[in-house]
Amino acid sequence: MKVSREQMAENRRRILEAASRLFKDKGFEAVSVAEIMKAAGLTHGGFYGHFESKDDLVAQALAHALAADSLDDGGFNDFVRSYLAPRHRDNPEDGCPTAGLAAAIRHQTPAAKATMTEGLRAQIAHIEQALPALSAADKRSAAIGSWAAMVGAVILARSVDDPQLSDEILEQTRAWIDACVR
Amino acid sequence: MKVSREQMAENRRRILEAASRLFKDKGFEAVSVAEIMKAAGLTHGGFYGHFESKDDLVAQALAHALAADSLDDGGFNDFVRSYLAPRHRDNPEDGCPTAGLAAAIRHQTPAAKATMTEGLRAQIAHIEQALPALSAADKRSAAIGSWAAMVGAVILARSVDDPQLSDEILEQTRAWIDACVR
DNA sequence: GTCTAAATATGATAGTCATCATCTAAATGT
DNA sequence: ACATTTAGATGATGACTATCATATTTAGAC
Repeated sequence: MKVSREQMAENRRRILEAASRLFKDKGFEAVSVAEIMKAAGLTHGGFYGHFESKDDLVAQALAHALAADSLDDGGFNDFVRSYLAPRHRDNPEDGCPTAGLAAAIRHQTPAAKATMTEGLRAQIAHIEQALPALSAADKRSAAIGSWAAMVGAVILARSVDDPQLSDEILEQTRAWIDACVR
Repeated sequence: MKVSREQMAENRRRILEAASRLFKDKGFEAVSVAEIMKAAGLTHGGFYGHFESKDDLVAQALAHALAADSLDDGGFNDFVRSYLAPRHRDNPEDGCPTAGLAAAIRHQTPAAKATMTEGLRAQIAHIEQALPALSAADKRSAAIGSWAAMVGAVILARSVDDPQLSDEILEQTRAWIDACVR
């Protein structure tokens, strides 16, 4: 059945939102088009009215997720604290798309890689700004280094079986960043 | 056709080796059993004589890769330098299995997660030992924090389109670790 | 109010893949 | 030498999935 213009736009938004969450949770390959459409409250056939292909959706969902991911408010320290928190580790579907998807980007289309590149550039610039006063060169290095550590720590914490070790990875990475950024 | 005991053991080793390399390069899901067997110089049917299932192979190939991954020799600084090098970024198939596979472990069986957990534990302990003299608490934090940063940096560098940004991620992370570990 | 185009639903199609059943031939023990 | 065992090859099978073709319904234009 046909649907109003706004309804269609809303449906498209729901598809992107559902796709973002499912991709972050289960990975690009493990989620089927039908599953995404069902999560968006639609059937699989309508999908190709909104997107050219699953690869097209992957790129757009990634852009959607990166755009929505403004984890700011509060200073750098609060950001690090909430990023390296068990709550973030345990809920990839509403967590940082970089932590959830960066490693999978390598196997995606050029469009998706380009999207990730811009998202990463923006994130680094943003951290640079939030950083306590340092020389410009040190700021850049601290922004990139601490972002790599945060992303790496969440990925490692999520890959581990033992909750104690997982917690320790988050804690010690926070301590290490705290010690280094000053 | 039947094959000598040693030939069979050799074949098994080849399967594990081929699987490790292919998994690191293309991810667990993107590699088929048939592709692995072909890379090992065999046909797909014999696979189930060696392994119970693809999931079983995943766990054993991961263990194989983590065991083979003794990136030492030289001190901590040399290790960081070669880990955060373009050569490592550009050759995942003979690179660190943690950088290549950690993010995908989350979607694997409990056996694979347990293997990863032990591998990570060993790697952290190893870095702790290689680290310049510090207080015990600082050593633990530096080992975990710098390992998270190294793994995160390689993952990010690999997810990015722009070679200049990719190089910078490696470089600046190295600079940041250098500055922090002392 | 009617008509038409468009948005979604329903129902193929074709390809891929893990796994299994069966066959073949060579290795090992006697 | 022969019988037995078994590693590996060959060739299904069944499940899943992206994508497409067609049908249905209704929003929006006139």
